[in-house]
Amino acid sequence: MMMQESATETISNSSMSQNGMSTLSSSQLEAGSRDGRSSAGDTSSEVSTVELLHLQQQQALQAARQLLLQQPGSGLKSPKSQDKQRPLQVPVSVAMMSPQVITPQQMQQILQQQVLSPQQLQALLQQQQAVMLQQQHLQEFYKKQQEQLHLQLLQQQHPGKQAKEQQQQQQQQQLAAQQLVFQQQLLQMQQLQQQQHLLNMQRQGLLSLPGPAPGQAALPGQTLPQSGKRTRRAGGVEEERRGTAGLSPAELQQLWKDVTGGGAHSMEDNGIKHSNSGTGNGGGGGGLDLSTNNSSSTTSSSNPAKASPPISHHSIANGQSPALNHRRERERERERERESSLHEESGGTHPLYGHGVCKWPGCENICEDYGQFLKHLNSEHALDDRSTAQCRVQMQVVQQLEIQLSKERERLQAMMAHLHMRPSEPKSSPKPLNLVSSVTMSKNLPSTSPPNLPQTPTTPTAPITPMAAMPQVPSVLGGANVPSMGAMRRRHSDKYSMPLSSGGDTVFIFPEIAPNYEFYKNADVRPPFTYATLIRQAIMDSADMQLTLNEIYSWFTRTFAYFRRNAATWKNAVRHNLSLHKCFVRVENVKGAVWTVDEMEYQKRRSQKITGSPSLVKNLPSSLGYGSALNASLQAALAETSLPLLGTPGLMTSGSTMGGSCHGLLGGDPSILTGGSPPGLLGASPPGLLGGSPPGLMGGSPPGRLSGSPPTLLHSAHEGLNGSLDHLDTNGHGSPRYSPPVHMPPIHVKEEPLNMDDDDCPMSLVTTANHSPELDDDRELEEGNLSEDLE
DNA sequence: CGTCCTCTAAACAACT
DNA sequence: CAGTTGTTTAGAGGAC
Repeated sequence: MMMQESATETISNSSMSQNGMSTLSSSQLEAGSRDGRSSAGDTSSEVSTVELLHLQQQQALQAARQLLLQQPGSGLKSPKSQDKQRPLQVPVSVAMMSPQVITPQQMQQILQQQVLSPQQLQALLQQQQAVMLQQQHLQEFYKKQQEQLHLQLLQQQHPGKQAKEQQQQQQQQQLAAQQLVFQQQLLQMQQLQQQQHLLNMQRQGLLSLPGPAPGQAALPGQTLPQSGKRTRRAGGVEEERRGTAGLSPAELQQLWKDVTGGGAHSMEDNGIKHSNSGTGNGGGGGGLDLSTNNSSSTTSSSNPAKASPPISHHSIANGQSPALNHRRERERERERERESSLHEESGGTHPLYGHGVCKWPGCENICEDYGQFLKHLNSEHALDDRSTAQCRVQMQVVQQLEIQLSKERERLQAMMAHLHMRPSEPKSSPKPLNLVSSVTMSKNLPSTSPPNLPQTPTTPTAPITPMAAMPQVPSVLGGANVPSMGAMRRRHSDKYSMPLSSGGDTVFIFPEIAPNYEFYKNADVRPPFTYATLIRQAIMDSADMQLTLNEIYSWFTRTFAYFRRNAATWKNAVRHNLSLHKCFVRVENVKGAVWTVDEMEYQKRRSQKITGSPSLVKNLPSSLGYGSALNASLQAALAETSLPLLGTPGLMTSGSTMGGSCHGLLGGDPSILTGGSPPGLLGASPPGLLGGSPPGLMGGSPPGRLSGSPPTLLHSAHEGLNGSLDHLDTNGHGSPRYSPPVHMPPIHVKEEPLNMDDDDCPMSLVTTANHSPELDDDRELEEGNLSEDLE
């Protein structure tokens, strides 16, 4: 024992040091994202138009001043007059025209906030068009003015003295005034140009709202503010959201509507899922279909712009395994990426034009020449709702790609680190995380499972979002370095399962881990759940609702990067929890013993915690199983699909279930909506993802530990993933363990068998139904498959 | 401030 | 014997 422990400790320590790296990197990323956000960022909530206008005016003013100051060859030789007038006139004039002028920053802000109304966009467009003409006109005007000035100056040199001077001054003033006007015009032009550029970029999807820090950045769809509780987490998340989240759920929904022309509910595939939780985005799931939206990749939409914006509704329904979908999505994304890069190169003239084809997302209109393209651009992709929506979608795409990129980078790093190639570490972090993982992994897994897979795919890499997403995380990560990794105090675990009402019925959104699956799998972030919750989840996740201790361990390690280190600690905790909580029942098996969950007890325990609202408790049971059956599958699908793409928790949403009804349920409590899943990343907010709902949701009982996440959902969600894995079991163990799932474990060693009557476990239906009896029992298999599944 | 909950650590027994 | 599994106790810290 001792030896083992000491050994593990050593390892863990080393790993910890390594973690430092991850921490740093994550912080870096975060910083990056922040930067990115900065532009848009601060305006967390929507800004009223008036405010925007004010901002615009101010910025315009500043810009104008700068311009005037810089204006080198303005032609005016008498600075005096100019100086005097500047202050007065410029502001006014600028202010006058400011309304229509939007600086790039503002533009970005607006876009990010989704504040940009169609009207505004329209205005921008008009400006753009006008710019061309104005430009020419102004240039001519400018030349003339200069000439005039010169002439005047020359003339003035001859005449008398005082009169001359006066005249001169007057003239100069006049000129100055003119100059100002001119400059203003120039400024306007400049701004317009900038705007145009911005628009172009956006069209192209180049405009990335969130900062580079992909990671954090965001998961777009989440935006909602969080509720007061969990301030920490919320805070972190919020920050992230601001920065990252380009679109609020509501906005996305709207977007979808715009794009699709109607309902957005397809939860599909897009990899982007927005957590409904959010502010009430209620929206169902609006996911954006990245694949389709993007340009060429989606060949299907020959008629680009028009009607079919590439929103695909296939996903879930299409019968393909989510995993496959995910992969495909990823591939598509990559393709798009490549394409975009190509476009840039080849396009030359216009980012949206290349190879004689309009590169507008979804549009492949053939344009003989650039002029034709411009025409096409202005006619087909003018500023309208559709274009706006597509623009937004593109923004989302970019965000996602950035996130993906960061993830891939991290992975690469981890891989290299693992191979001892040690790439340049992101930051001078004292402790490299990545390595740790492998080490720890080997440590942990060795005994149980072959080290092979686990590490590769999962190397705890994506520190990114975590931080932002989960406030708590930071502490954890930070703590990671230090011996004491803070406790998971801040877990929402059970507390946050949120019951949402979908279609009137209260449904438990039980996304639990599913949505954030990918995130936690890769990010060395401590999951915001208690051990008990996780253990339960692990068990529920299994085909027959029972796992051996070792399998539970395996689940932890494969599901959470965080548990790939410090094995001694968390394993001990797991054992401790298994023993301590009545809800975990040990069942003697031929092979040994397996652990099952006494759902009754589990719920009991939670319900007890829920002080206030009995109603909540009451809801639990019912909500657990039934109402959500459908939703469960959907969620599962969503979760799966979204995971790969996003890789970030935030994106995922609870899916359709949460969708529309969220608002209603959550009602006033924003926290609920966000469900803890912060927008962005974290969908981002991890918390939200997993737990689903903040306490508030639950009938307002604060601590709502009810979380009762019905196994069903989760299970179903995972089925796709895990199920396949399970089957894969190479060991051939098919060991049937105990067939009876949750229901009644054959032997309850630990406690008296609770009344696990059939009634008790509604979920059992779901979970068990799908599964084939044989499971994997080996961790090894699981481990090996892990990567695949998860991926 | 007290209580509750969870996490962590550790000791120990039983089993493999 | 070494390692794993399971139980139990105790202390610390956070949340309410």
